[in-house]
Amino acid sequence: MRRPAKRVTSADVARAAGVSAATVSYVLNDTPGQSIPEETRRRVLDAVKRLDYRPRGSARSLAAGRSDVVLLSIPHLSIGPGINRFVEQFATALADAGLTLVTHLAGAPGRPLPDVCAAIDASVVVSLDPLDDETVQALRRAGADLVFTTEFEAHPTMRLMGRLQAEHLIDLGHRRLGYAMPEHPLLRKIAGDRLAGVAEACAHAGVDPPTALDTRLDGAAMARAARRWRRESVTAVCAYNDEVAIALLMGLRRAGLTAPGDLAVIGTDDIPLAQAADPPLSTIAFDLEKVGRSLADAVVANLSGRKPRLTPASLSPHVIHRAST
Amino acid sequence: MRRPAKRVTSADVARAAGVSAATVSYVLNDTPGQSIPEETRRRVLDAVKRLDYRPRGSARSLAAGRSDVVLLSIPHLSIGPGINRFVEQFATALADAGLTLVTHLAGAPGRPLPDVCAAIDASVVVSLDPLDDETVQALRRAGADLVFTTEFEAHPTMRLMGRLQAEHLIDLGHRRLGYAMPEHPLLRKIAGDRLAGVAEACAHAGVDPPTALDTRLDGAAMARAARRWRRESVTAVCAYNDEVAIALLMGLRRAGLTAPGDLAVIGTDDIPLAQAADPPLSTIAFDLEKVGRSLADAVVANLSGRKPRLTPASLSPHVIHRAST
DNA sequence: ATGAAAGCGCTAACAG
DNA sequence: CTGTTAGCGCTTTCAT
Repeated sequence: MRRPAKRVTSADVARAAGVSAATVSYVLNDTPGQSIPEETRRRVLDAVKRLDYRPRGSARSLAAGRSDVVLLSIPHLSIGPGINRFVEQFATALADAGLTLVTHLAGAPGRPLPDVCAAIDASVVVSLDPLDDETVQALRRAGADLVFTTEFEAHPTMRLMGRLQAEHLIDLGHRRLGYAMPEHPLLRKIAGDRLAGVAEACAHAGVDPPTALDTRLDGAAMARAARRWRRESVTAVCAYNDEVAIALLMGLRRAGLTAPGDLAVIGTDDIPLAQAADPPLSTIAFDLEKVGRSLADAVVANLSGRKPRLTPASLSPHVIHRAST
Repeated sequence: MRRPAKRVTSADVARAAGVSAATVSYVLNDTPGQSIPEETRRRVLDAVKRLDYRPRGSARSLAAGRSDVVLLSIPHLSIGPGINRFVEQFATALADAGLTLVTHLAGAPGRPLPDVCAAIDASVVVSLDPLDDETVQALRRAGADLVFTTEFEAHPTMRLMGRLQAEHLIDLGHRRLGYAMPEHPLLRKIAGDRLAGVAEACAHAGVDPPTALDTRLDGAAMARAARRWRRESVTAVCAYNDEVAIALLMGLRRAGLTAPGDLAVIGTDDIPLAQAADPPLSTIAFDLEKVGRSLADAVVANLSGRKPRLTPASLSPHVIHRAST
């Protein structure tokens, strides 16, 4: 499995193509202001293919002073399983612009983000986690010349999600809402923002403020919570996410209640099980793929000096109405 | 957000500490065979901290001929949500050995693995996806001097998981088993391996071969499947994973049946919802954290020339018995 | 249109 | 013990 291995270098390609290393570089980078005759270009590209040559990123960025590597930092507790679809689109769109994406799982006691950034010499860092100013500075010193902190977990979008949940329920005629808070401490902050959105919507519609209850992913506990809501005349609850919502659906069943008759339920994320749930779960979803693409656009635009355009609106969460409400 | 930024270099540190760049390198790398007086070391380390200096990975690996970057390739359709726990442990254990982990989502139409490897100049590549020989060669040429392909999706472990599911059910007295195949084409191969394991266990126990049915994540479809199994006297079914299992649980309910009385169900992965399910779902789980650590050990051992030890056994899936069986 | 040459920031002999 | 000196593989003026 181990071996020294002598990697192919640009000099090898140059030799094979009968040109200089400089020319190889020109061809491979489409260096502006260099006119390469078709014939030469072909010879070089040929040698590249034949030798399966790949420029070493380290040498490249050392010489050029910038790399084409983008580092994405994802929070440990990710934004549902849809994150994959997001990353996929993001990576693809970046690749189209000649950029390479790698990912780092934040929060772990592993290596701090700036260290990783320096280690791989990323020139762009995108964080789905909020980054404090100090970290951003450290990232700059570490060599990042572009740092993006997305609004994923920021108040406006989170509040909007809560608002959408509540508005959907209120539109359906509910006048007393519950909110199912997640048990995990790291989720509480986000949950708080979403709950605030729910409260906003309630206030705006002139209905009672929501009754928030802490919930565990546990059938018995959920059954208890359900009864408690019923006791307080709550007729519909916004769950932190689809997991919580499905657990609640199961808790309802165990308590001998049904959705949406006894208690309507709405989640967020649109996980695969949401459709399989009984009744199928209403939920709030992002078009994660679109988000991935527009984020990539923003990165590329910024890199090429053009103005970026990444408004929270481009996250555009939307309601998916299914039988659970 | 943008800026040229003048990064701190080792020369800056040398100047600030009143030593040469070489000495800085010696101190930072604990270069064997170099004895640095405590006083000098302190001055250097001091300057490093003061300037928040981080060696550029590109320069480092260019000069040293090897980087401390490990690239992990994860399949698009990941091994359940537990993957995060795995990555976390893996990253942490690697960090303890001075290695930096970054992740790549395979399968996307983004950039091929070898390109990514070359771009970040990784010296170790670990793939949770099976890698064909050609790719492994390409990775070597791309600069990886260590390539690991784990057994995660390989036959032995997958078969073992199926066998464990079946044995658990058979131990419980079931004599006719069903298998719930996932609908996603990319999952069929893995599912096939697991089903083979189920069949093995059945043969070994002298009971009828399992009745496999294709299933969609959809309540109505699951209800139909449940009835079909019942018709064929199946009393227990092994589900491809917990998602499928939970959907089946819901389908059962919709068909007016109960688990485990009418049909026992067992999944795999132990996702959070497994405990919240009603009844709580029996399942097969890995100790993903242990896997992460032992994989890191194997990488480090191999890198330092010692023999690696990563047997399929170190994946050790085990049964979690809950009320659904 | 192409090549020669000078580094990019760092490590690794080799001197001293 | 520490500094000097070569490069690592590539890009990028600057000549030609």
